[in-house]
Amino acid sequence: MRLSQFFMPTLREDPSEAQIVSHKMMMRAGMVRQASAGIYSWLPLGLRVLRRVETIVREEQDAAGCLELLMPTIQSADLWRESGRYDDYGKEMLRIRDRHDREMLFGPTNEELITDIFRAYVRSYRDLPKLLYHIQWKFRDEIRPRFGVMRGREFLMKDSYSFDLDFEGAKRAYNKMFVAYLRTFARMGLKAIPMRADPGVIGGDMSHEFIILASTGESQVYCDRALTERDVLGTAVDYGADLQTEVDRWTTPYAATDEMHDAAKAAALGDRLVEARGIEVGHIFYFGTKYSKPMNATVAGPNGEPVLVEMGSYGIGVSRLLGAIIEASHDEAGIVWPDSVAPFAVGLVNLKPGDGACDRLCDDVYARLRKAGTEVLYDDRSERAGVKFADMDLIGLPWQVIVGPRGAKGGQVEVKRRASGARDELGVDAALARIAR
RNA sequence: CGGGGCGUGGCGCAGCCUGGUAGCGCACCUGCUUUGGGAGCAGGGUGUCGGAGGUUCAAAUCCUCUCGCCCCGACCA
Repeated sequence: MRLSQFFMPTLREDPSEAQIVSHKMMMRAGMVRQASAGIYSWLPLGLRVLRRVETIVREEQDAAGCLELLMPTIQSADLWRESGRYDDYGKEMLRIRDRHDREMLFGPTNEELITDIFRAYVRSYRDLPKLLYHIQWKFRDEIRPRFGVMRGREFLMKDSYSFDLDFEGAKRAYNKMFVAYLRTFARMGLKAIPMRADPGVIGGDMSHEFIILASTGESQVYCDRALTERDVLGTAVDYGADLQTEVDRWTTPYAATDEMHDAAKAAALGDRLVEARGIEVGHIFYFGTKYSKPMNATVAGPNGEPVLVEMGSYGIGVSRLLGAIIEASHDEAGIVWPDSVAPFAVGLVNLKPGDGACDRLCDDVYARLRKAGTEVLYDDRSERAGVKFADMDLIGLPWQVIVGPRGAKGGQVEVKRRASGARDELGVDAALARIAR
């Protein structure tokens, strides 16, 4: 993509309404534009990252045996009356009336809809277990949205739902999602720590929040240092195997949010205690028959008797993750995208468009990167060098290839790694090899 | 919803207290010069001063109402 053809309205100054670094940088990089409080338009650069994050989430859900479907944003109030949540949910739910004065709502979550789909078709225990998910926009009319996409009213969420015959089955589903979540966040370059969450009325220990550590996080968290030092992606996962040992390995060391904090247990860790700020990016929980019972979602059991299905749900805040990733990965100059979610892998900077040597070298690098399937943003604008450097650092592409008249005469380009700032003068072949590595 | 703050050109802001018909920086357009970290000079365009009423000879400025946005609190992926 040539920057002169792209749409990336960067800002030199921080917009006054943005308070936290991720919000400021997303606005300055031209990723999003606020449409109204807590509601955002996604501009091309932001949408690219959103799609990449979404893709990683999808791939890991698929790998865990979760099946994708897509439910609507607008739901009927009737289903929510069945579960009893229409009245319970309160003002956070955006309620709408259609032209026939039917009561509708913009879904804040989808337990009712998925349970309705399930009960309509699944009749026998032989059809279990089922693990279904979708990635869809949600709306929660937060009293006070803030922090950009971190706490918007409209947000993109991945929500999965498990259906099992009994508690043991539900636990297997829970463990699959637990492990899938570890891998999902690790692939985005994040250290996500599972922490015991308040299980609410259900009780038990099957509710975890996945928290990433970032100095600007919304809540205080505590954990064993060992949890922050683990290599999650080193070994492949067999989702057909029993994952309990792996889950235990993560849930045994101490890790808690403020609400669940046990000062005595934390103190026992000594210098292994990490006290940090955290951002919740995922939440998984088992809730048994909370919805299957009022909505009468049963299957025929082995003896022919109806059995209420055991359910769980598993959420990931997809749009929120963009803010969280930036909070966890930025510097003074701007965003530092992890390779896996970067909007482009490489930024190619032509310091002097119109200069024969610079243009030829850039065209060559651009063509060869594209041929290799590498996504590259080519800054071919007739801007000053400083502007190009500042923009490129701001939007945080992992690699920069800088072509200026100084090196171009000798066929040399400069390769800069955004994360470390390391720069090297290389020939084109060596530069391409460096990036491909 | 309670408490506080702010709405002035695309962005960031001054002007408001003490009414006199709108300004600064950046951005944008034209020309020349510059050209490896947000250039210089010259010229140019840009505003229903959030909206509606009111007071006044005169309102960005004073008064009333209203809408939007931001911050603190309760809520939340």
